Amino acid sequence: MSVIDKIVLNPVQREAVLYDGGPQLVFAGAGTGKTRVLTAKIAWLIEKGLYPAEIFAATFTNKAAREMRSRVEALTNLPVEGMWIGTFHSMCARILRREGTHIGYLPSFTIYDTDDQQSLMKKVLKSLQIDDRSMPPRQALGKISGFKNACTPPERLENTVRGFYDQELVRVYKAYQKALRDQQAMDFDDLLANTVYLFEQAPAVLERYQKAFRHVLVDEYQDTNTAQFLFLKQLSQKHGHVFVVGDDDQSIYGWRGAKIENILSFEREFAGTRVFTLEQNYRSSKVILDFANAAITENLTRAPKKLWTSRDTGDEVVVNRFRDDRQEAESVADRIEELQKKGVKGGDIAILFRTNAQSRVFEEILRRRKLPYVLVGGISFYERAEIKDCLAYLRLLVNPKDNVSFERIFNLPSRGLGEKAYENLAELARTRSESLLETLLAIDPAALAPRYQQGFSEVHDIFALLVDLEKQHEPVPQIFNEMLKLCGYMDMLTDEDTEESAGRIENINELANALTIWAEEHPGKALRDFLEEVTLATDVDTWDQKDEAVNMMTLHCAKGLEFRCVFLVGLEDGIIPSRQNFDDEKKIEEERRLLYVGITRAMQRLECSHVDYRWRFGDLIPGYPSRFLQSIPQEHYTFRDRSNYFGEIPAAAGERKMVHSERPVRRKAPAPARTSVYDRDDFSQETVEFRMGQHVKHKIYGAGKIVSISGFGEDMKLSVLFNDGTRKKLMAKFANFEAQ
DNA sequence: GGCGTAAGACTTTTT
DNA sequence: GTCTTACGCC
Repeated sequence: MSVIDKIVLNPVQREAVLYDGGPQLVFAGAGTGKTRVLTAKIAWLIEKGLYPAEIFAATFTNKAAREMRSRVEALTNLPVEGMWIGTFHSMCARILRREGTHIGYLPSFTIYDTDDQQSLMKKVLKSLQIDDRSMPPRQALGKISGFKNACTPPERLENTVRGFYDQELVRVYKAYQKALRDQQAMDFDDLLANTVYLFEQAPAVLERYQKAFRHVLVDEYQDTNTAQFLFLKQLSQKHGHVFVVGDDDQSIYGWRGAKIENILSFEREFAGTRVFTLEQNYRSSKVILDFANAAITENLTRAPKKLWTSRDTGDEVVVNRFRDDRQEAESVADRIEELQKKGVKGGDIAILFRTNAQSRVFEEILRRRKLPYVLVGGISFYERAEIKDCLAYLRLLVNPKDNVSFERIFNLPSRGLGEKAYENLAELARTRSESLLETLLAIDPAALAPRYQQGFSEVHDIFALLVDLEKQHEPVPQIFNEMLKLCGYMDMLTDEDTEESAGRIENINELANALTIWAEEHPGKALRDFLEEVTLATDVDTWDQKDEAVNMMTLHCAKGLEFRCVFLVGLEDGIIPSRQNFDDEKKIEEERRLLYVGITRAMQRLECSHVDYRWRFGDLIPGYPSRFLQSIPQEHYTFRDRSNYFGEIPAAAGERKMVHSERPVRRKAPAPARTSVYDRDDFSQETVEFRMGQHVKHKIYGAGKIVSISGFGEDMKLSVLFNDGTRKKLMAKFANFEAQ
């Protein structure tokens, strides 16, 4: 039985899978079975005799890659480990580890995340004696990222750029790239750009990969940048077997260099392209689809198309108006409870918002109502300071040239070394043209100033020992445990003896576990691979999807996902579209697509909301409905004014129909809907339940009150303001408050 | 050099 | 409201 018979495909999908005449562009609107087509295509190619290793397929998340790999395996009944499927970033990293020597990189290079980039940029600016205020590191990095995404090296800018600031910027760009090279590090953008440069500079290498990958496939093509486009051109220019799937209406990463033009001009760039358009939507109810179509038609830059469905009309789309974001969250929680009574699982529900900051209120309220949730994205486990510290030790072991990691940990735990000590070592390193760690491992300690010798010799001994263990091919988890023991990081935390440090110890133990499990699951892989996996993981990759837990994430994060019930919250002007994009029609269009992405995540039920007032930086800021909502004809949804849901409000804001065209009445900030809800559940010792403002008594710090709560369940953290004025962050599970 | 407090920035989205 | 940085004191 052919794979084509094992998977249900409509005529257009089937045609797209079976076509093999050259470049293919599949316009796949939201929910039109894009993943299905891509999977079937790959399985079909393999069935026709292609080796899995001859396939290069780029997906948007590693999770999607894993799922697709196993589906292809199930369809073909063949092992497909050899297939190259993953994110552009991870596959480029793989190529660069193998071939980087052609452009001056060792296979052990380190990948810098945003944090590391920032540290390095600060150093670079300092060395060029450029004031942070005249060129903020973040800004410089943003512009440089733009250059890299377009594959424009600093050398090409040098003679064209005019004006003092831009010339300085090019100088910074050049120095930053040199610094990266010197310490054998690449940032995220380098992974893409350097692969393109590598292929340009080493045609023989390119040719090998052109021959190796006989078919190149790309998912979410609308979100590729120029570097990715050039890379594709390079790989496919010999055989022209390029298959891309995407939806221009879902292009939402323009701000990080993605070019919607890539998909709109694909036909022009790849001669002989055949275009397929998938318009039948299998995901959403008719009502939701009509609402989505109405939202997106306002955009001018788009390929003409209209999604349709043969599904039922479905439940009405609701747009709620609430008084403030607290009430919005309370009401969403009410609705979730109702839905769950009707048998909807938490995992089928998603709360989607534009900015990460909006998650706070929802977290607080869901937690208090004991509604389990998972927050996708935000600060991930691997971005926590204690985890990054531990990883810095490991990274140094893999790449001793990594000065950014060295600087992070050379005095952590404290060894009496500071800026002066750093300068002392750095000076020696400069004269030797080596990195800090290399220098430290090579020199006679007597070469250092006497007062730093003790501290540095500790660092020296730690790494000398660890390097030894590595040479003896000690298993990675053992090396990690040895490192923990040697460097004294754990002792430092144990000595601190606060609930916060207990939490950190917990996290580090968790890291040790993760490393052990990883080592078991990936025999033969090196520490370097673990570190890479960890830095290149997307937010969705670390998503711990649960049956009962309500999902919360940003609209960007939700791309490619679907949920039975979706709550689209905070639909106010200034939030979506973001105030910062008001001035640019192209950016406004991208914001509209972002809303479109949100709407089209919903299968059965969609509830939107906007609020009159929103807490921001501790102030209550007025807001009014998003211009996008106002442009959607009212026949597509039911409007409910719930802004008087709690307590008394001015009569002026009562029953009104055409509320979308009005701004909220300016009035004194209403008291947040606290009292009625907060008094609902009592603190009891058995359930260990906490609430904001609750008075507690700690055995060491004495009496105080809870001023903020974050995390959930095991991870719950409490910020407590004690009566002596000190504020402490405590892990809820360790807090052990005394009975009042 | 380390620690504590105070002022300031910050929130658009992420590999 | 939270996090980072700067500065002053020990």
